[in-house]
Amino acid sequence: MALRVYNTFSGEKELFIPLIPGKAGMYVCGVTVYDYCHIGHARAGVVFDIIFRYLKYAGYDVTYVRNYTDIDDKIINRANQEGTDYRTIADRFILAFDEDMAQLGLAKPTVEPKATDHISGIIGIIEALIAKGHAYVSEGDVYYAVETFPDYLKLSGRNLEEMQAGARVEVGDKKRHPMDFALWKGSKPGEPWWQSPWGNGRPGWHIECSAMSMEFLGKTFDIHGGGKDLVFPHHENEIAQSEGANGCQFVRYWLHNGFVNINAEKMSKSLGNFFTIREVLKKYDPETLRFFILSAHYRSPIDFSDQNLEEAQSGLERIYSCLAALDEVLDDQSHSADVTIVKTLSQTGMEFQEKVDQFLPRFIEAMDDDFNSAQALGVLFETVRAANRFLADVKEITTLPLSLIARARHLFAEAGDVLGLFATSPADWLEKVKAAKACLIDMTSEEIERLIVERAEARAARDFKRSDEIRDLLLEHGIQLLDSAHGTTWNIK
RNA sequence: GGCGCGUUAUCCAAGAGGCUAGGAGCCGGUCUGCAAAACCGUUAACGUCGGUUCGAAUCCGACACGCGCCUCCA
Repeated sequence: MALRVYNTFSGEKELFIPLIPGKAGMYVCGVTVYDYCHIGHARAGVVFDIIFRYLKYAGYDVTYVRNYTDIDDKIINRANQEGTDYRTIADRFILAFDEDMAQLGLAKPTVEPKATDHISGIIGIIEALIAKGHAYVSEGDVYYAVETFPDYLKLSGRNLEEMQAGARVEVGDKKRHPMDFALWKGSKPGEPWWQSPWGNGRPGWHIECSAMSMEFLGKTFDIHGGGKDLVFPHHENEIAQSEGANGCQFVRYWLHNGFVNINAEKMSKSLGNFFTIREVLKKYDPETLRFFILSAHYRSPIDFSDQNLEEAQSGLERIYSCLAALDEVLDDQSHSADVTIVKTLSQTGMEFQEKVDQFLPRFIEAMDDDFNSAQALGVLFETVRAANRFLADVKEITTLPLSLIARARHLFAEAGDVLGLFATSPADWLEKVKAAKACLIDMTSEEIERLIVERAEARAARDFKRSDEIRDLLLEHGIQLLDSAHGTTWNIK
């Protein structure tokens, strides 16, 4: 078992070797809490959630830090708009973020620090940077002098001259170099402020991550994650700050997730083409959204659309239906007294056994390869098919190799733990999805049941014209009848 | 303009020199009064042009198209 991760810094997959054997430190940039989260945030959350879960599964003692940026221009702006203070806004959206992430089934990080709780750490780093000549004070602000850090832009592979040629950077009077960025901003009237050696003010955006990661993970740690759009400037600036202040390597592995697109275009606030997590969860089950995110590799872009979400839902239902069938068998057998020990397996049984035997090695191989969840899901689906085939084949026989079925069921649960799936019982989940769809129809279940009885009577009397009329009528209302040997049930189409 | 990424069948999506990915769909079958649902089976692909190689979706080069970052962004 050898985990390989794609490191943005090298542009290659590298063997993951933690700083301290058996431990892993991971810092992921959280959100600026000034609005509800959109599904881009959901993706970043889910991606690093499964990375966190898989590292734990692989046996590492993981410290996972994900911050809240709770002081920022955008928070202040919103507070001004609403005529309230920044804290009210920040706290409101921290709560909303927590609710959304809980809905999506994210495991809680080890620590979730807030920038405003780490002002003294921030000031400490800025002081160190000034002492080492990497930063300078200018009219109450403090700036990082990028020219003093030769490795600047080493993560994104750019150079300063080209960046300036872009000509979209304005030269501020206060800055010595146009690319210099603020570590500390002197407060304007009416803005929140903290005391500092340079006067009252607040931290710049990038410095908080340097301070909080050092506080909880040390000067050098294993994994730093975030969205692709954070590579420059945010992560580049973090490197300059942390390595400038500490004089040692900051991060060993840089991991960046791809975007969520709408019609092949990046979804973003500035483009206005975004969906909030809340909106999407009104329509789709949270696990469907998670499954959709896991169906592509975390570095690739994914296109958010109704069709893609519906496909994800179909796929997830397929797995859940199989799990429900397995549960049913296990349940029945545990109540029956005379379970025969089965020594030989049929052809389909042997194929199923093979899939079960291969399950974990193949699942681990996929996840070891830079957390390839899409490939891992393929392993699940192949096992589902083998299981379905086996169950269909063996239905008439009174004896089942119970241990094989139990093992398969356990493996799905184990993989589900890593992927954050299948936490609810299959029967409950399928029922929940059905109930959610039930809101979309305009008939009561009493009416439906009455029609089903009428149809059954018509069928018994071989009045198929009438029975088909009823079936078509229900279908017009989006209700699909499911006939089986045990009678008729219904579904929302 | 600079830097980077991508292009796989009808759609979504893994793979990265020879080994069935997978899902949704289509089609066929089982079931059914007929259907539906479910399950089973099946189908098809590697942007274009060159090169390397016994062998290329996979490596190299050029081109085309799409996208991202370079400004707050997950």
